[in-house]
Amino acid sequence: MTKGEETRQMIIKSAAPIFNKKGIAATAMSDIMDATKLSKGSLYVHFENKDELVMTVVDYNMQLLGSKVFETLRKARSAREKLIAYIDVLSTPVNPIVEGGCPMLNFGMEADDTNEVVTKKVNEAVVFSQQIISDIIKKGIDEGEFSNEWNYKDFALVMFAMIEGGQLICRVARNNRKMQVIKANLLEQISRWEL
Amino acid sequence: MTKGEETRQMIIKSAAPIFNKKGIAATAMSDIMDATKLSKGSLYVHFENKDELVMTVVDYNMQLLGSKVFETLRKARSAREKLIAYIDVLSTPVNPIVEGGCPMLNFGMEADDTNEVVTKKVNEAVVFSQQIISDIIKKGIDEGEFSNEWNYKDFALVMFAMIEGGQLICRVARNNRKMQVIKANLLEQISRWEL
Amino acid sequence: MTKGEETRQMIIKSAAPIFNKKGIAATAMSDIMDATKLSKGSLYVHFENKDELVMTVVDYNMQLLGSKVFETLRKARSAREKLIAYIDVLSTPVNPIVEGGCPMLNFGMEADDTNEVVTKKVNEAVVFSQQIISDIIKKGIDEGEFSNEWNYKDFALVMFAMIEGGQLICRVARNNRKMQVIKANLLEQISRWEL
Amino acid sequence: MTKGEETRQMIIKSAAPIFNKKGIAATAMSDIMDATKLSKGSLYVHFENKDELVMTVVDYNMQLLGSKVFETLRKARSAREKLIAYIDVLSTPVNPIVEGGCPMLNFGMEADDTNEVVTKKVNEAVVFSQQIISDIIKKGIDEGEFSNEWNYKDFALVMFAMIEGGQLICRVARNNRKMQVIKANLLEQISRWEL
DNA sequence: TATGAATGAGCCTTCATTCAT
DNA sequence: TATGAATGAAGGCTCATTCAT
Repeated sequence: MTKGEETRQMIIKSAAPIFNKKGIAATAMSDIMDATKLSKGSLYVHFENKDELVMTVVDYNMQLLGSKVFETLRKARSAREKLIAYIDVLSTPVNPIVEGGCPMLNFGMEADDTNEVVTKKVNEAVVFSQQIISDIIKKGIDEGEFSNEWNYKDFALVMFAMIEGGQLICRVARNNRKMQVIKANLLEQISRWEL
Repeated sequence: MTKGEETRQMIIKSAAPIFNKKGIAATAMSDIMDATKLSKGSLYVHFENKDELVMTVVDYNMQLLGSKVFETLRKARSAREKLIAYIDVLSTPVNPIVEGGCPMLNFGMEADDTNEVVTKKVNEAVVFSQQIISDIIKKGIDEGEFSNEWNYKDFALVMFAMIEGGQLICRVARNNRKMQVIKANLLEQISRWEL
Repeated sequence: MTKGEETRQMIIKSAAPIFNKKGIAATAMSDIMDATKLSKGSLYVHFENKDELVMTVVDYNMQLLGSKVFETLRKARSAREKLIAYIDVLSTPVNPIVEGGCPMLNFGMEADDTNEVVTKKVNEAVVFSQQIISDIIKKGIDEGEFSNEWNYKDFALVMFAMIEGGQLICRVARNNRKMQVIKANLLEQISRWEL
Repeated sequence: MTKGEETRQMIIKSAAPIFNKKGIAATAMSDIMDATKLSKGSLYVHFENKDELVMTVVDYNMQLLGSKVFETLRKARSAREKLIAYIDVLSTPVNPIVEGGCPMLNFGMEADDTNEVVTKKVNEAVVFSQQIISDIIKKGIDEGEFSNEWNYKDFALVMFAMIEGGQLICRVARNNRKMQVIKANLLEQISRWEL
């Protein structure tokens, strides 16, 4: 990795939580300057403009979330365990695995009326997230852990929606408790299709 | 209503969808000038500063959502019908009843890391929304429509979370279809407690 | 006095210390609104614009100072006593007889490079002040209290200058002590011409 | 000196007479833009805000006065000559050595009721000015030019006050003549202690 | 690659003033 | 006479971006 590429990565890492917390519009390039201790001009060596940095950072935050989720999933054995792991890793919205909270929710809600490119990126991540859940269950069905009558694709959507809704509830409540109710409901639904 | 109060209301009504769509930080007072056809100074006759306008508009948007929901609920008879009406009225995130989409999601996600006052307002609305659902079911139980063994408070939370999560999914997908999957799941859970 | 004239006087009295303390440029019409509890429009019923109010208030402050000085002088008998009374009444710049301090100094220093009309008003007050001192001494000479060889006009100038310089020194020092040194020097000069 | 420091000095030099003439409140950043031919943003590269520029300019003006006085004093030999030089250099208030007139008087009178920091700066300059006079006389006493019975500290205060009062008188009168009366009085007082 | 001075549009807010009621 | 809604210029300041070094 060249020096330039190193700096670029450092900028992305530093900028990611700032954009995820403050939002795109409220984050100024000077915030990134402060965080990176880089000069104004230097930022523009690595990113043509704020928009390019935004796009990169939106991707980065969502990929970071994805990789943290995958990391957790790897430790789980059965499909059921994997589903629980997925829920658990997202069960602390106040202390989220990605600083600032779920980037899909953050960027999606900011961009849906103003920024088509970001909206599309978020949609892809949303679809991908459901795919992950869906894939876990599919494997569970194939391996005889779950009933093959389960409409698992619909459940993946439901599970994703519930978790995201839980993020909103918990983050504005400033505590994680309500996620346990959501978890319980999901577990109950899951167990209904266990063999 | 005095002329001043009339103008103030007009400003709120004009500003509400703008803030709900663009977000607080990205909305400039000049956007409100354009929308109201009022002069810069005139805006400040009715609102001390941007923040006061923001607070008023956040409240307004959430109350607007509430009143639209209540209006719909009034037309439904049984508790089951009311729950369905609640779901239905929120089942078109792309063409939402409140311009710009769910203000709890919009303002909550923008404010949770930066604006304690707005976050508190959103939390109250979130709690209140669940209370509405909860009250409907409670009445249904009391009137023998649902089993009194239903943990309806937890279900209200789950239902609210699922609907909010559905907003994210549909708005970034640019279509309302996935809300039907969510509706189906909710209906299935509801019917399980019907007498 | 008509109701209108009464209001006008009330405005002047309220505005006088504000302009004398904050200065002309730094005082906004809204400061006067607040102080008078009058509406924006009402102020403009009594004064065509800020400038007219300024002119009136500058005059008022200097006349107020003059009348307070005269009031004090009346109580003194001999010319010497009158000179001492004049010094004494101006010997507490930190707790001045006119709220905000000497208006000649305040308005003179603000206006000398920017406002010819105010400058002229101040000059007249400055000349008049020296005339007062001068008149006291003249009467003292005529009545055999002071030597007729005293160049009393020059002394009046010196005495006025010293007192004004003392205002600056004491007001920025936040205490009145240095005025006593000035008083002593003036007394020493005065006594030299006593018969 | 870096380019930035050069620009900063240029701004200070350009801004100094403007603030000294118009006053702090009445001087807009746009006045400084015009004078420096610099853009709005550029001003804020070198000064965090107006206040920082004000503080710097207040200091600059008073130091400029000080250095011009010192320069003059250096040319004088005896203590008497130095005192005369001091008086003379301040004897043309209408054509002052520092553009806009005595900054102690200008900033002191504007700030004494509104700006504690500036007031303190002015007080220090006022005290320092008297110290200069005082030091001159002390040296004159030590070298046998003046009587050691002279209360020279009190005289320094008196002399400073008289000169400052003279500034007011002359500037509003739009001519320097009265300073000669003040000078004569001071000379008379000085000569009384000459050996 | 990195710097930081320079830019000017745009932001929120205040100002003096006008005018219909 | 008194009100307060309305105005738009101007205020201080921040922003994304450019560019010479």
